[in-house]
Amino acid sequence: MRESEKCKKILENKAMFKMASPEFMDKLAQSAHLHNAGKGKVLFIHQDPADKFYIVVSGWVKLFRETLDGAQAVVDILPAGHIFGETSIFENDSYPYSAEAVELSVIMSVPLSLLKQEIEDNPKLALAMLSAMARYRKQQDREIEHRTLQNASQRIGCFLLRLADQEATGPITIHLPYDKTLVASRLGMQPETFSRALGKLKDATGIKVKGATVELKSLDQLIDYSCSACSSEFPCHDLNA
Amino acid sequence: MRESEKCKKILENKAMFKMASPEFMDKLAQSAHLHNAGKGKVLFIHQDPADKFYIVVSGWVKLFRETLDGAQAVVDILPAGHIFGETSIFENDSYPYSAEAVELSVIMSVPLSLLKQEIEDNPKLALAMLSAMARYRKQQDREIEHRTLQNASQRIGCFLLRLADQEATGPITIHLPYDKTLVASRLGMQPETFSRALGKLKDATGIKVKGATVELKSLDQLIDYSCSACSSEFPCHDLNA
DNA sequence: CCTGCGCCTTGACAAAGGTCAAAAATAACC
DNA sequence: GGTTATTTTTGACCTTTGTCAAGGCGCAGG
Repeated sequence: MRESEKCKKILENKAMFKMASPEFMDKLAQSAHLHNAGKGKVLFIHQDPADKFYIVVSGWVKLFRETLDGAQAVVDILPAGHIFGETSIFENDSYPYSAEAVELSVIMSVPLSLLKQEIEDNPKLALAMLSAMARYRKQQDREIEHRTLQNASQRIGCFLLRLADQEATGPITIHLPYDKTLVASRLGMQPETFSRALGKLKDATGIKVKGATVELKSLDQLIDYSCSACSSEFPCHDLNA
Repeated sequence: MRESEKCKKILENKAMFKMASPEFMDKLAQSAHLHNAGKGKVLFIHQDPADKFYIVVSGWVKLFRETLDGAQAVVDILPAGHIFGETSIFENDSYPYSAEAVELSVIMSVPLSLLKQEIEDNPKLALAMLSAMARYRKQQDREIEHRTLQNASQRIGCFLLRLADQEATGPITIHLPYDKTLVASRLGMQPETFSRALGKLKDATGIKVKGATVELKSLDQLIDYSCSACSSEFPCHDLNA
């Protein structure tokens, strides 16, 4: 059972499952599956009945919602290690967003029923989930704040800061993790706006942009520019859900 | 002990505490206090150390954050019955936003330590809180979506719909629950934009606005106009946290 | 009944971001 | 290495929202 071995390792790495019993972890791993998802592969659709939750093993997954006339709002874009779809438990077992791989990815699926059961039986797990949910909520609050108080260039600066090693003091090189178009949608703006706003950011802060690579002399350049329009002071320690 | 009696009644009405033990509820009620808060009274400030959580008994409370240069983002505006500040438990015991009464209000304060303890001891309570948190999260997700996909007029229409009795079929009268300026900030726009957008909404849907009163022939007028730019179909059952 | 103070609305203008179309730059593929 | 896609950037223009300043409206207090 090569697959369940792999799954087990990944599952055990999740902070949320640190408090879970070994028996439960075995059960999870045994009913878990790995899937290859090509670019654009839709994993589930908003309001579909939910019976599985997922973990990004490698690649990137976009969470989004769509209106009838095709407009799309990106909820989040998740890197490896992130879990999604698990909150369906509290949403009448239906997914609160759609999910799609944005590049070739490996995705793990796990039956929701197991999680649902264990949350009720194991208070430790419920607490872990509660704390994960609180962290997520905080992020969402910040997102709303950013969209009301920061302009496009500042949002990009903030995004870059969160990609960087926040402890670093000297020069830094940042690589955009995915397409600029996708970064734009993640930040709630059009690709054209992103391109222009990045140009403005370059002029204002002196950062260097070449393709997907961004170089800065020091974090301060960006901090001054972006964090002035944010209610939290700089080291934003809460990027990982 | 008139005060603790009152507090007890209010606390027992909260869905979150339905599963709590009578002993716990007694303890809560006994250390709870009622406060009169005049208009503009600040209850706590973002990132202050948190040792109490609150419930709105009457009136309205604004949750918000502020940047150094004074710009303000309204997180939410809570009516009677709503709880706030309770998530500080998961935020290093510091408040994730500031809170202020927007009109003469009665506020109940309860020590966070009691809640914190009980959540760890009583799995039922943890689950209840988890489900409250999930509901809130869903609301925030929708908020982000609305801000990206809906224009000012549509957001106002949506706001009105959520104030209305969603089951009603005939003509409806809606009263704005607080100042238009405040509604504007709640919806993330300037008062001037609100005023103009409401005018446009009036022209587009045929609703009648007189002061804080809005009359419509039927909900459909607004549904067609606002919900087309939203990913969830109409009856939005999730307004109450 | 008049006055003053909030709240709300309007007008004129500026700024930010969206849209459409086309060119330029990259990357991917024979 | 040349060619085709795809992604990104630009330009021109439009729409939406923000900003600043001035009125208007309504209500509480004299």
